[in-house]
Amino acid sequence: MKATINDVAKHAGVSIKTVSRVMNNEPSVRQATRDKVMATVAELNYQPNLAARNLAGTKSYSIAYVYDNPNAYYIIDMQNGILSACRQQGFELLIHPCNAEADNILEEITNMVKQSRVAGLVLTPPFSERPEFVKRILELDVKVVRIMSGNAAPDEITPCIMVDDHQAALTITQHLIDYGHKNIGFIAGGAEHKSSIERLQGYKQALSNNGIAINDDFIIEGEYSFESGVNGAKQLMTQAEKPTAIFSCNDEIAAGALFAARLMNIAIPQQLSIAGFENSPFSRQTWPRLTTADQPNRQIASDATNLLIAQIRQQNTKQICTQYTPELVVRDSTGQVQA
Amino acid sequence: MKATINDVAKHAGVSIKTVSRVMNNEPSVRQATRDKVMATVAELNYQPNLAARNLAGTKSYSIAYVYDNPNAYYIIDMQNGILSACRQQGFELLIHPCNAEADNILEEITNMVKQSRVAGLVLTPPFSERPEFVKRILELDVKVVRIMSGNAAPDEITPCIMVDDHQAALTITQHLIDYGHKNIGFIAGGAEHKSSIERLQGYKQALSNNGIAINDDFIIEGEYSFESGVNGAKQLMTQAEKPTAIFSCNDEIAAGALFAARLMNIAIPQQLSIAGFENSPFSRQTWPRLTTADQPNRQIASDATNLLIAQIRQQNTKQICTQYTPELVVRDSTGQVQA
DNA sequence: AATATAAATGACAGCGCTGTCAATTTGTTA
DNA sequence: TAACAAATTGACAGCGCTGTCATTTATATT
Repeated sequence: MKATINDVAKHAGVSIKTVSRVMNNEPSVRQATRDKVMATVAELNYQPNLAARNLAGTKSYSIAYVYDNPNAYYIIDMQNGILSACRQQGFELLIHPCNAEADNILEEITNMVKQSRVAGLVLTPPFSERPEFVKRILELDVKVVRIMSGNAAPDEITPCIMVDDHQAALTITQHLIDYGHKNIGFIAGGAEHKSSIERLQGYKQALSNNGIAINDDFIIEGEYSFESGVNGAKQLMTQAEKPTAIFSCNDEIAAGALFAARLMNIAIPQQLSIAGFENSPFSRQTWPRLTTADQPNRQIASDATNLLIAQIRQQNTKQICTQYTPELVVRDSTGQVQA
Repeated sequence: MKATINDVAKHAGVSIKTVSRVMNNEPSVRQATRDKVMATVAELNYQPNLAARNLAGTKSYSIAYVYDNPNAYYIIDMQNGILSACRQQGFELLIHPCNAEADNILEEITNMVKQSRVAGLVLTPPFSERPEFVKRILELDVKVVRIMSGNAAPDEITPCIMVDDHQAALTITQHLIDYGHKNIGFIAGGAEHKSSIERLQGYKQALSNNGIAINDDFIIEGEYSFESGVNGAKQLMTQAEKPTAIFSCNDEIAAGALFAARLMNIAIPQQLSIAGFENSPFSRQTWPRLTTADQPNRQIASDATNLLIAQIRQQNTKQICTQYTPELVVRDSTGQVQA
């Protein structure tokens, strides 16, 4: 019923091996032969059996997406981006959610890699930001691509997609400053996340660019969660000196800050401006709609995947490092400071 | 480096085939032998090679999750539920997002099934609600489990997990009625979704149970989106006769309704009660927090997957049909009707 | 035209496992 | 205890493909 390589070989009048060569884009096949085989492949609607490929070959045609992240929108975007690249390239995707804090996490991933024979891994934070961990993974003889926060290649270990959170945060903060804000609060996403650290740096940079002193009371240690936004905003707005704007480290925190503002009867943006980061779908659905920075996750993910697959195919030996800078999206949660 | 079945066989002093038997839980292996093999398996940290299994056996150890749904929370919950069952049972999961409206969708899925040799499919709406489509899929000799809306086995084609949207909607509506509401609006999720139809039925049933006449002006044809909630609520609240409560077909619509209420300066729940459906994470993050119905998607998904795998293993021939009824979660967006 | 060289193709083993069927061991009964 | 059935185990082929290496064919060189 389902055509095998054998069927194709017979129909085309060539050996199995030649069909294999054509299917793998190997050189040393005459164009005429290649065409003949391709025609037969099309005619029989032949598709190579992945299991057999994986078993027989030293190469593998599957990659895995390893993540530990509770953000559904982020995951879905990443996943879709990875998947679209995989489909284009004839790769299979395994998804592997796991707990980054588990102490046998390396072993777990090792087992997964060995059992599934994946050729590569797409790593997002926090995994991508642990060089030692990544090095251990590389010992397993899998390729890795990392998506992480920063504005320069962190090392030469793997290709990376860098997200310039620093620059984007600077832009958001500048936007607030341009609206006349000087007392700007910051609710962080947790020191274990490089993105949060980078965003904080960008925030500080913007202040200092404009000659505004950094007030430590305005910087709240939080985490990437709604609750953290609620608590952070409460804390900021019950201090003696209150900010007139809050830069939340992501949209979820911003949504929490919005919630807290409602609770405290603070009008947004009249009495307080709030900005988020990520441009997740619900940033358009809060009241008021959130000013934020758009992070093109889907694009980043498919880019990363293409980089990974190129590496697997050994089409390039260099460790490429691409950069994305999230762009400011101004909506209704930020406004001119009131006199 | 990575242990194979051969290594285990040698270490344990049995044949490869016996190890295979143990790994597959086949009968006709003496307990002593089984223990010995299991011990060796543990010692060598042996894990069967999926590719080899898939290639050699007639059985397959992978299933696919086929979906077309823009709701990130839903997808993630489903995916996690499916994945946890897969891990427990040693199955591999392929995810296959696709466009249900594409006219070659059957062909697309056929190719995926053939190429990946999946043994089963987890189908959610809209796929699960197309009997003819499902029948065609079954011809491919894959097992299928369906998750769908309803309160009775729709047919005997496949095992199903039914979600009793009718009952849950009735409960929500009753909750509104108990708060004294008689003029209750309904924003539907689209006639192409069985869940929306069922929820509408439940809403009507509740009204009729309480002797309240059904007012067609209160029933808005919408779709499962935020915008639809915004528009639906606007329409309802600009009519001559306005409802005092709105039952939105899902949380996203409810969030839209909330947004519209803000726009129109309508106080929630004092002037208008709004209820959602799904209990998605953001229903806890709106202002006010949404009253909704909790749909245990993760649980439903792992249940469904277990049913599918049992079917694949032919442990049962009967077409089991399980039922879930989402439970009312009362939060702050609904309240006593004001005089 | 004969030879050397490179390009193209094919034969064959084997990846790690399962299915089939035959061989062996164990338990049961007269 | 012999004879037989049932339970247990193993030998072997082969799933569909790729890697290796040998063979054939085309091209260049003298």
